[in-house]
Amino acid sequence: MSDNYHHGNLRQALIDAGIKIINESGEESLSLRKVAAKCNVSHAAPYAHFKDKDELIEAMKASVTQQFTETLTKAVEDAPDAESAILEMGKNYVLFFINKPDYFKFLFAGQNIIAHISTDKQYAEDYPPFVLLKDAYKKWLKETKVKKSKKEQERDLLNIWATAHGLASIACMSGVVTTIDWEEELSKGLLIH
Amino acid sequence: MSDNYHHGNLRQALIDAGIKIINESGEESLSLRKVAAKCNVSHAAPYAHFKDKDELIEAMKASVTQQFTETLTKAVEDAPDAESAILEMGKNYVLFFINKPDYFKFLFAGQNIIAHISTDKQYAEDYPPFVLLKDAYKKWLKETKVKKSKKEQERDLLNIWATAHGLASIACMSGVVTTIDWEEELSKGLLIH
DNA sequence: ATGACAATCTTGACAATGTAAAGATGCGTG
DNA sequence: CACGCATCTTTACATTGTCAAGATTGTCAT
Repeated sequence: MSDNYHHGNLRQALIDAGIKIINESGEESLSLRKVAAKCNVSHAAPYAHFKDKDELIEAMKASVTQQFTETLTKAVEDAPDAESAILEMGKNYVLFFINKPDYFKFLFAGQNIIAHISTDKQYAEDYPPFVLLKDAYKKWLKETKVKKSKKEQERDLLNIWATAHGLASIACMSGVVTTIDWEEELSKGLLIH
Repeated sequence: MSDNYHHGNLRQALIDAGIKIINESGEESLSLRKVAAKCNVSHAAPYAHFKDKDELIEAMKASVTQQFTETLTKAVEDAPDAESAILEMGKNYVLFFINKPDYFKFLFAGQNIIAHISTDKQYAEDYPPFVLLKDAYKKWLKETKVKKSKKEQERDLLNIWATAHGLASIACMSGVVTTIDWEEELSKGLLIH
């Protein structure tokens, strides 16, 4: 780890610095040169680790998504049954982004929701947060012994996802309705009907 | 309308050119200089009409939002009763953006949902599409003679909005689930329960 | 140990872009 | 008709993404 050359782990340092910049001043003020400067490295140094700016951004998104997924995973693990697991997921889904609105904008604004996770897949099936939801939903079906057609199941899943995602979107992107009782809202919106 | 000076209506021409660029190659390739070039005007000419790039973008958003609002308005007018008005609004909400995904990204990505409509208000109350929904919902309450508390009403409204907006978001931003039966999906998701 | 090699980082350059300043142009108004 | 104002051009500059060439350093075969 000499002072200049061979920074140690510049790649991760760049990712962290980039995320920090976004949380401080938003994505619009994210520049490769600033990120490099924040790591005390020349403006072209990032090109040893990322093909271009977009590739750094993808890496940053992957990092944030991982934090997000961990939050949801913990929420599911702490739930006593499948129904409350779904509710807790929804609550944490919304709250995660309400606490860090810049993360929502960063992840879901202007880019493909799941492109940064699996660029070759056309379906959300593998998007980790959705996988969590699917599993909890399947468990719910078993626990409640409710019978649903495949189509109904897909609709339920999409509706739950859309409700949580839509609430997060409205809250994070508009500054609107921050005073609402999210817990009640969610428990109502996420109900499987 | 001499060949150079005094274009005629450069302001509107810039807005239209900007929207065209976005639909052709996405917002990331929108530059003031390209917009100016598309209007056969020097690169600094826009500064006679817009303070900066953001102000042009705001004007473009206002223009797109107006188209959007007109679509929803027409959908409401064509509906026989309040319940179908709400369903049709939802359907048109989603379809409008599915037909022009770049519009969704443009309007709702990275920026405040309603900032470009009313920058001084903190609530969505005046956002035209939401006003349409509120009116239809009030009418629905009357028609069905259903009694709901103020809080329940707010929840219903937000849930309907979130469902439509969330579906549009998921569809436009992810390329996911384009094959689903939106009509069924919506009529289920928008049901007031 | 030593020299080659690859990975990493620096320096220097360039084009695209947003923006500011100063000047040119032409329309309407007194 | 002269003047002023809105509109547009020209010129200039800082920021940014990117590339190419070169410097530095750890690693590894010999």
